[in-house]
Amino acid sequence: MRYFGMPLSRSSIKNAAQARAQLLEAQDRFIASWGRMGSVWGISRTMAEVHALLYITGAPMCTDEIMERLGVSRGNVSMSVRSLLEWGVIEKVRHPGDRKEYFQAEQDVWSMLRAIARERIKREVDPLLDALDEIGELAPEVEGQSQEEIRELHKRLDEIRDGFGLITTLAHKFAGPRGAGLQTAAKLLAKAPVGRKKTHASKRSRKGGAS
Amino acid sequence: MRYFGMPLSRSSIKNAAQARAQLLEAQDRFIASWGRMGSVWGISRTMAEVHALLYITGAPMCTDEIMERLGVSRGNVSMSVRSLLEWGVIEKVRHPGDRKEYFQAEQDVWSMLRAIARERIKREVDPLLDALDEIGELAPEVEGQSQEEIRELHKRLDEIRDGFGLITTLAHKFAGPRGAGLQTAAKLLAKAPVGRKKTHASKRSRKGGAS
DNA sequence: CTCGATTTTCAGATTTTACTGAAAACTACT
DNA sequence: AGTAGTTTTCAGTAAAATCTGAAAATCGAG
Repeated sequence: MRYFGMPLSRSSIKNAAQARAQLLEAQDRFIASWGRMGSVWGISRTMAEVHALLYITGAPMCTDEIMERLGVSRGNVSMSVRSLLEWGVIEKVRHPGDRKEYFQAEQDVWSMLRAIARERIKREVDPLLDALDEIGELAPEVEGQSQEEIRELHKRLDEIRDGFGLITTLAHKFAGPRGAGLQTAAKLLAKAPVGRKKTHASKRSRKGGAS
Repeated sequence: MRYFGMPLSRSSIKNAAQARAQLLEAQDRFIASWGRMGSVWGISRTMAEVHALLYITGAPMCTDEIMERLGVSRGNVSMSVRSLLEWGVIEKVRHPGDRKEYFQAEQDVWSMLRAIARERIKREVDPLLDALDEIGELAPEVEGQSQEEIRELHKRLDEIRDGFGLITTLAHKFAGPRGAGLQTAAKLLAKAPVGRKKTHASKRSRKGGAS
């Protein structure tokens, strides 16, 4: 992904070519940002970029279009697309009379966020809880014997398990099929705002006309 | 970290040495699991392992003890410890009459989870929101002109921002200084359980006697 | 079934990230 | 100021993750 760095003056009369360039640059930047997030989350940059591209354009795209736009290899696109399908954040669409497969991103942000949350819990939390159960059995507490250290170990393991267990329960409510309800609950809970340092929460004020 | 793989029969009479070996193995396994999580989160395995070691033992430890137990270099421990201090999940403790620095993990799981959440939002969400604001300005919507694609772009950017904005607000309530209150709210919300496939939620039933 | 178009796979190359170890910096004490 | 114990830094190295490209597999139409 390369940028078109020409200085597009904000105040000049806007012609179609300029608007197009601006659109592409904005898309590229979104793709780059989402890709960077991907690395922070432990998924590959390309996978996140492919998703970003499909989301931000909204269009179904085939492998070659994706390769071209992101400048990555066919194999890389193939693997990224497969993972995204597993995450459930994109889907295949077929054009009749065309053998190519096209891919389109889930367009509803809340469905998308739920899918991401679901997958991250599966990767980040569930394995830990499984491990905690096993570990507890490695050093059994034996009645009568006062093994202070082993009692401490179990206490700590239990506390961690309780913490993540609660998080998982909440997240499943959010991410499960009935998760849409949580969106509402979340909005209610969010009543009294807390706010980030650099007041972003609502810098743009809905003029885009989102649903 | 190496494992002591001797087959410690569950049913045999337990002597002190065996109990010790079991304790160490259980600790090592916890350290390994937490370390693996660390990679999934995009922090270094060693950093997570150091934290796991300090948490699971509960003891203040100095650089040399950590190096020895985890089998990593001095420099690595130094850097990991610094990051953990920045995250706010461990603290320095000094023993009078001893020039070494000792480190001890935050022992309250909820404080720890809040610190982790705070740091992850800072790394994962805030930069994205910053970027979204900038990107919107790259391709301004101009009154009158019907630039359908640019309107679409803004709509999608706004939807993402709203989604993450809400998540951030909720998370700040959870992770902020007043976050302890959320623990209670969370428990309430969690009333009707959802449950994971392999029923872990409460396999061990509080006999460890957590606070 | 055959053929050309398309997708998948994976060994090896590349890039990114993490780690080591020793030198430099720091610190508390004399 | 001198010194010994301790921590930090960072250039170089090692390990891990990611990506490429071409061969193999798959697919759909005829």
